Amino acid sequence: MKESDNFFEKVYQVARLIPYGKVTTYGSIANYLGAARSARMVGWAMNNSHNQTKEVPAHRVVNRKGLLTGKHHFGGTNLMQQLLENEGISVVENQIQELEKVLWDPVKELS
DNA sequence: ACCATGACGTTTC
DNA sequence: CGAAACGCCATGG
Repeated sequence: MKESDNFFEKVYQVARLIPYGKVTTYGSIANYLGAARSARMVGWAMNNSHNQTKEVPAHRVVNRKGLLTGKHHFGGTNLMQQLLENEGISVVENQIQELEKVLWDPVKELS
């Protein structure tokens, strides 16, 4: 691909760095990458994540509201929710509960 | 080259 | 406090 892949790769890398039972937001990742204005691109990268050879735990990446907006991209089922619940994360109506407790901010944690 | 869409976020009404 | 609009950046048609 291109050098720009570094951006995507960085997103994937951070996503894989998310500890078990923790989640992060697109904005946090984007901010960590210096693309705070490109939170959408982070989600876009996730869309391309399916093209990646490495498995990307995109199910641990949610929007600022903790809403599983991308669950639809996981197969259209509650797979994403199941994965999160499997990690001990409470998910109701595609929305993560106790988000503040399971929120893992790379900039804050890796700063 | 231009318009439309998108796994978001922030600001304004 | 709640909802709506705008802004950002990139990809697709």
